[in-house]
Amino acid sequence: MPPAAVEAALERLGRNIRTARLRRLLTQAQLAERVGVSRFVVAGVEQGKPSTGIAAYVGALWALGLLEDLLPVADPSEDAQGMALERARAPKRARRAQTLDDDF
Amino acid sequence: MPPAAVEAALERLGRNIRTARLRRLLTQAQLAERVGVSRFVVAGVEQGKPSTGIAAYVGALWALGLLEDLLPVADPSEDAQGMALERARAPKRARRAQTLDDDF
DNA sequence: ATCAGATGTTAACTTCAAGCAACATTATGG
DNA sequence: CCATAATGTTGCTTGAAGTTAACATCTGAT
Repeated sequence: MPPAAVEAALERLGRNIRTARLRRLLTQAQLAERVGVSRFVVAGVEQGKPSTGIAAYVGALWALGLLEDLLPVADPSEDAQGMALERARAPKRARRAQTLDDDF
Repeated sequence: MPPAAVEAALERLGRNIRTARLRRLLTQAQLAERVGVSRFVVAGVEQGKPSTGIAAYVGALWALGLLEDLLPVADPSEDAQGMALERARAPKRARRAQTLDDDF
């Protein structure tokens, strides 16, 4: 079940953006103008609509002065799980040994 | 210039996701299957394509076990700038006093 | 209570992203 | 070095997102 957790995360993000907008005393239309989209897109963002382009979300964060919050997301230097696997190898293309079986 | 900083943030996010995928020894196609999209969408995510739906990005984070990185983004309790403005008021709809002038 | 403004809703139209397929390119492993 | 798998690229088709406009609803200031 992928979409459940993803949906929840998106709804949370949308609520957070809405809270930040209201604190800054901006209307959806005003925020939309700064982002360069229609007010309906901003409404979608605040509802956590999954199909809305990420540029609308990140644009909203930018317009609210919250863009730096995005920097730590999937940051390689913070990815403990990934660093552990890193020890094995760090290829530019994913590939695993294919023939692990012995001779016939 | 809104899109410059936004573009840069998206490219960075895409690179981070790619790094996390390679560390986990997954191909774009494998990650795409977990997310439920085609491999082209994953490629777009790793390039930071702005028009790609946010569900693809968040889905990728989810499939990589990095969804929790999204929780602090625009978190109201971390929004110092917003908390400062909060002191004024916290309405459910944005609106400012319109007639601030005195009598005629 | 009243009125103005913000937000939600719907519908029609346009535009572009996603899916798919075939091929080119690059890189990893043997 | 060679073969194979992964990734990049292109063109086409289709479905959905975004825009716009008009209207409904709700909120909050006066």
